[in-house]
Order: sequence, then structure tokens, then C-alpha cells
Amino acid sequence: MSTVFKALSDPTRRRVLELLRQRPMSAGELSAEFSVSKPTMSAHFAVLREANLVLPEKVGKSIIYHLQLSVLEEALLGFAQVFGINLQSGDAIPPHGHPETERKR
Amino acid sequence: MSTVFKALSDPTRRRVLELLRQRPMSAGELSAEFSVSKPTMSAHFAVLREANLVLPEKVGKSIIYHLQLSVLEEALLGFAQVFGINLQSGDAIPPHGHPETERKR
DNA sequence: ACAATATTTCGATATTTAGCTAAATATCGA
DNA sequence: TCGATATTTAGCTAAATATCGAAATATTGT
Repeated sequence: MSTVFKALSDPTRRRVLELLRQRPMSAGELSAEFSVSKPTMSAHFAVLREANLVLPEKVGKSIIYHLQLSVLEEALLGFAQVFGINLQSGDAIPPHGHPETERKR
Repeated sequence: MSTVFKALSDPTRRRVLELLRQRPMSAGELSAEFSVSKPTMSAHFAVLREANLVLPEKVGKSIIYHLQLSVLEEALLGFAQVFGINLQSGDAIPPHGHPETERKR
């Protein structure tokens, strides 16, 4: 859980996930989208791998990264449910209701 | 966005939010639930305030923290929607569909 | 085997973060 | 105003993170 949120806390890594949503891409392809060095990107990939948000596939000289959408989904789902957040309606189940501020019905 | 995920990346802070889901609580009350010093907790509160995930209310000697569920909700909602994640059904809209792995229909 | 390509690992540095104790600030009640 | 209580700020250390250039590793094509 912490590893997923830690991974998501960096804008570069969030953007990587967003790019991978469109199609799997190699490390080099992804690196080309950013203005940081390849070793730095490699470190970001390692964080994403650690959180199981991406899966590397060796293809020839390249490593193709695949988004693991289900992992992202389950992390968000699990967390949101603790807070009664329903991301469909955009509404949360009221926590408990403060008697003082509760509306009459 | 980054500030929210950064705030959520620490287990102590996630637990604070979870406690505040039940009812607003003072800094001292919250601190009592954890085995770290009060100044350390104060720093965690500052991170949560910075992300607007909690709102401080001065009441006498105490500061009562209120969960800003709507902020958490909108951050999660906004992020999930980029990925087509519907946290209700727990299912995502397929990103694009790999021809090779796509099932016949 | 060699050269080229793709990616990661290594080693260094700079920044950030989490944690502590001690001190400062603010508020209340006597 | 004084003393007690609640919280934050200041100053610090240790650990984690982000970044780089250079070197190492793996793979392909000649």
C-alpha cells in the first residue's frame, strides 16, 4: 500500500503510468518523453516495478514495460473503500454523522 | 495532486485520516494513538494540512482536526478517471486493447 | 569475436523526510 | 499574573530519495 502511494507521489512516475495506459512501451521510448537522464528514469522504473504497477518484458535488446492496471485498481479500490468513497458517483458514504450538524429527516 | 499522494504515502498519516473518518479529533488525541513524539505528529499534521486533507479548528487550548473527505475524494476520483478506473465495480475501462490478446466476440 | 544498441548498476552528491529533545507560543483557570 | 495544558517551532541526526556521468551487462547483427 505504501509502495503504491509512494510510487504515485512523483509526477514523472504518474506520467509514465499514463503513457503506459495507451500501450506498452520500452524503457528507452518512455525515457525519451522526459528531460531526465536514463539512469534516473531507470530508478523511477524500479520504483514502479517494486510497487508492481508495471511489469517488464524482455524483448530482444529492449525491455517493454506493461501497465498493471489491476494493481493500481485494487490499491485505489481498497483504500477508497475504507473511506466509503465511491469513485463512480463521486460521493462518499457519510462517516457517521455528527448529531449537531445532522440534517433532520 | 502530488501533495495528496505524498501525504498518503506514509502509514501514520493514512491512519490519522482513518481515525478522523470516525470523528474530528484533537492533535493530542490523535498523537495518543501513535508511539511517536508529539512534534513528530505535528509534522505529520502539517503535511496533511498542506494537502488540504485536514482542516484545523481552534477550540480553546486544543486544535481539532477535521477530515476533508471531499478533497481526498476528488483527488482519488480525478486520478482514477484518467485510468478509466471505476472504483464502484472495481473494473476499469479497457485502455485500448492489444489485438493479439484481445478475445473474439 | 566485435561493434552497436538498450538498459541497468555503480559511485558520488544534493535534497528531502522522519524522528528526536528542548524551547517557544497560546490559552485557560485560579 | 502564574501555573498547567496543548501544540508548534527550532535545531539537530540518520536514513531515504533524486539526480548525474561513467561503467557494466545483455543482446543483436555483421
